[in-house]
Amino acid sequence: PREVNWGGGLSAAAGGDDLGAPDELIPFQDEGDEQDKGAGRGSAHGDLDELKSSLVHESENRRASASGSDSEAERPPPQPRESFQKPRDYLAEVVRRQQDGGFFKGPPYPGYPFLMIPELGSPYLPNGALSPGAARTYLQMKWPLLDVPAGATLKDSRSPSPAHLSNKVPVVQHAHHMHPLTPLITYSSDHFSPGSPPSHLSPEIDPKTGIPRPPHPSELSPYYPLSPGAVGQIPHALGWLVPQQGQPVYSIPPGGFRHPYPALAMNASMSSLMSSRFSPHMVPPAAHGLHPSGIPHPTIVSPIVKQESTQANMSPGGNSKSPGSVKKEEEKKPHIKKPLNAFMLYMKEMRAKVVAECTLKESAAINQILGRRWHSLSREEQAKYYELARKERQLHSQLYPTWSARDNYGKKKKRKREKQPQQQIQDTESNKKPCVQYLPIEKPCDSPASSHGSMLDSPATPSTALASPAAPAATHSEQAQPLSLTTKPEARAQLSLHSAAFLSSKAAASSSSLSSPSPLLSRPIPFATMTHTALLTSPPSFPAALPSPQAALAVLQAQPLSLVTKPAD
DNA sequence: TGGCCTTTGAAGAGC
DNA sequence: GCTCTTCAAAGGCCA
Repeated sequence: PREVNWGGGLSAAAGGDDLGAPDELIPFQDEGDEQDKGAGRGSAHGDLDELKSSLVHESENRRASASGSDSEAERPPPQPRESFQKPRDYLAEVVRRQQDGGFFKGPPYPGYPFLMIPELGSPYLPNGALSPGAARTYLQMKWPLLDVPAGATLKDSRSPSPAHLSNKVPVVQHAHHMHPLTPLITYSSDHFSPGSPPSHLSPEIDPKTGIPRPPHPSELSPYYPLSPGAVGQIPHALGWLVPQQGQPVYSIPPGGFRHPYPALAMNASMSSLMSSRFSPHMVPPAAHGLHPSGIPHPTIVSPIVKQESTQANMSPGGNSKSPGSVKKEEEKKPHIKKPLNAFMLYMKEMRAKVVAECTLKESAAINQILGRRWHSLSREEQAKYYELARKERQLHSQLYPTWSARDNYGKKKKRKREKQPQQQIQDTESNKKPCVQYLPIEKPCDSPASSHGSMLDSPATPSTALASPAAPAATHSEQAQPLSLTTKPEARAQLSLHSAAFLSSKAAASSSSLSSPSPLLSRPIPFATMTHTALLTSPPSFPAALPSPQAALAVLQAQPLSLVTKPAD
């Protein structure tokens, strides 16, 4: 059988070369995609402005018709949303009109700096200073995980206000209350003066404990490689520890903080930061409801805030030792939230921007937009968030080594269990209330990444993220993601069909091969990537081209896929 | 008042 | 190893 150079479909799309360069690891991204993307980028705001203008015009016309007034001067500035009774209506109109996949494409990080380590190497110069390249972009590291009452503030009389904290500890996160566009200050150089650390930060002996201090964060934590000369210049990845200018970023849990942090596997990245930022004088003596670690990590949520309310079980005195005491002990444990994943970080950063652009506030609609934008992000842009998320997970695991995602299971009210597909079909047939479709069904995702109709095309897929130096490690989940991007049956069907179609089209177009393995592939190849590789490199007897997606699908069905990858030349 | 909606990704459970 | 479920953020909506 004729050997088809399936590799070309993968690499030629991104550059027509092999996998030697990360930039060429974007699969399924062809010139058309780039063009679409470019057009999207270029016209994004223009389209939006045009759309808004149009909508405003309609609104004005309607208003003028209703009021009979033609006075422009007396007319207040029109707002697009005035044309719609519901945000989703406005969004639907937006989507209806916009055909550009990059509709919302804009500057990737308009509001926040970004902490990024180029090339995964040390961003620091031998002298400890941050290299210029490393300093080009930073991500605002507003740790987004602490969820506490808005009114919760530091009660320590010695530190009457968070802004007064000597170390500018971000103890108040207005998770739902702080405008995301509020700029964050960077680390204060006062506390990270190069070469002049506070005396209590002696690198050798902890003055409080007398225990030799762990090495500097940069020595142990590859994820927060802050050199003494750089920490005062850039927002640390632990920026959640840093308050804004006079504004608390995170609130202290009602119980306050405990110091030191006995349960912490004292990674140096935590040690020096914690000891420097949570000096004893700001620590309230009481530590009720504090996480055993005592770490004021934003993921800590006071049980008062989020725990399932079982106050009814509490005795009036609150110190009952009833059989439920064990449960109560559990309840006292603060709720440690999951670290945010890349998309969550992206959403947190970009939500306000989208809200501002679209005058939408309904999160469900906003999230749909953000989902599209996420897919329209370039690999590099996504890689930043993947890297950031990886750092968050790393830090989280350091802060809470015993924490497991399982701990949070059941902490939320149980979701309404989704019905089985068959049930959904039955429900549809029985004319039950359909799901609200914020975006049109016929064009559920217009991002350039989906221009082929397959979600596999998305640059957001971890298989492509793998290509990035900053891409997340190839975990099991990530490996499986490209093939389980959605559990929606219709999406799956679409996926299969379009995958077959893609194979067909790419097979005909491919001309180069996956000959030289990328250095990046020295890592284990994610399963999905292997699958793709197998598909693209060694189909036992695939024809060079198939006349139709159906034909390709037939071949796929007739020939079980092999995971055997093509050996590197 | 509290769950739902909606998105993606990580992680755990279950088979 | 795969699939499914849950949770993370967000804020309007709705029963």
